Amino acid sequence: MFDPLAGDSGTGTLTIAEAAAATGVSTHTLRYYERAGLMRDPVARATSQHRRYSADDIRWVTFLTRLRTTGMPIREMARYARLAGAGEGNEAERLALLTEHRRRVLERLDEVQRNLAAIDKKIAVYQERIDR
Amino acid sequence: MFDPLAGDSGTGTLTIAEAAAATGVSTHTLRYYERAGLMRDPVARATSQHRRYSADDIRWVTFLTRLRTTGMPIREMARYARLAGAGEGNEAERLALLTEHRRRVLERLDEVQRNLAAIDKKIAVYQERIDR
DNA sequence: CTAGGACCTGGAGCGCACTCCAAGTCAAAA
DNA sequence: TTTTGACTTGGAGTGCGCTCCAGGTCCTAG
Repeated sequence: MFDPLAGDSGTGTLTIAEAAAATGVSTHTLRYYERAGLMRDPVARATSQHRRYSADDIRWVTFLTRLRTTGMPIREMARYARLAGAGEGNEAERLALLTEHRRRVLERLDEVQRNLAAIDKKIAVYQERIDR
Repeated sequence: MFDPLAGDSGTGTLTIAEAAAATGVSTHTLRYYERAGLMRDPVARATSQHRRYSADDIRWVTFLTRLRTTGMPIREMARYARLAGAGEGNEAERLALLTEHRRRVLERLDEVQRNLAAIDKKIAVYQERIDR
């Protein structure tokens, strides 16, 4: 049976399946992200060697998904994770990374919007052709 | 040497290299798109068997790039190309395809914008932490 | 006549981000 | 004690969209 506290001794952590449910990424992907160096530090383990995700881990993964959804490559996320995992002192570098990402996202958004506008025109043409 | 009219007899068509320059996609990709069934009809050939792109082909490829840039998968572009290549009578279906694409693009734009807003907050936090 | 360069083809290779597999471990229920 | 099922691992496989390769043809310039 499913036991949310299995091996957890009531410390409020989540199993990988629960973390997957909480973040919306698959368990496969959670392991993949860890292997790819996206977790700052390796996820904690129960005595059974099973992963135990803290609330902080969940928040981190959630932020990772925001970076992914906006198109940041895994390599760059790994770089950001390395910086974040190194502790204080590199905030400027982290800021630069995020700011540059933001710039690219806005650029891309603009490109998509411009292309969508052209598609909209085509749609209007079909619409009119059909209405007649 | 480069000769824009090579084998062209002045019919105003473009070689694959020129078509690539005109549309911004590589010659590799132009051939790939044709193989993938994205060209409605096979591109015309000179007697040398070299491709000759018409102004209409160029416009079509340009539109294809708009679909691609906005995230339409090649499979769906192929479906659209099949409809467009079949001549008149399926305008409603083409319209539905484009309209559905448009809906998904807007959905995706919204998702990206929401996630970018969350990243912006993080940027603001770093900005403030550094300003102090 | 030869060399160069743009083009042709089928098919292989690549980078990315997962996604899955096989064989094994572990804890708890039956 | 056996079974169940969630988990573990390293590594293989997948789908996508190109991108490139090898070997060949054709046309033009020298």
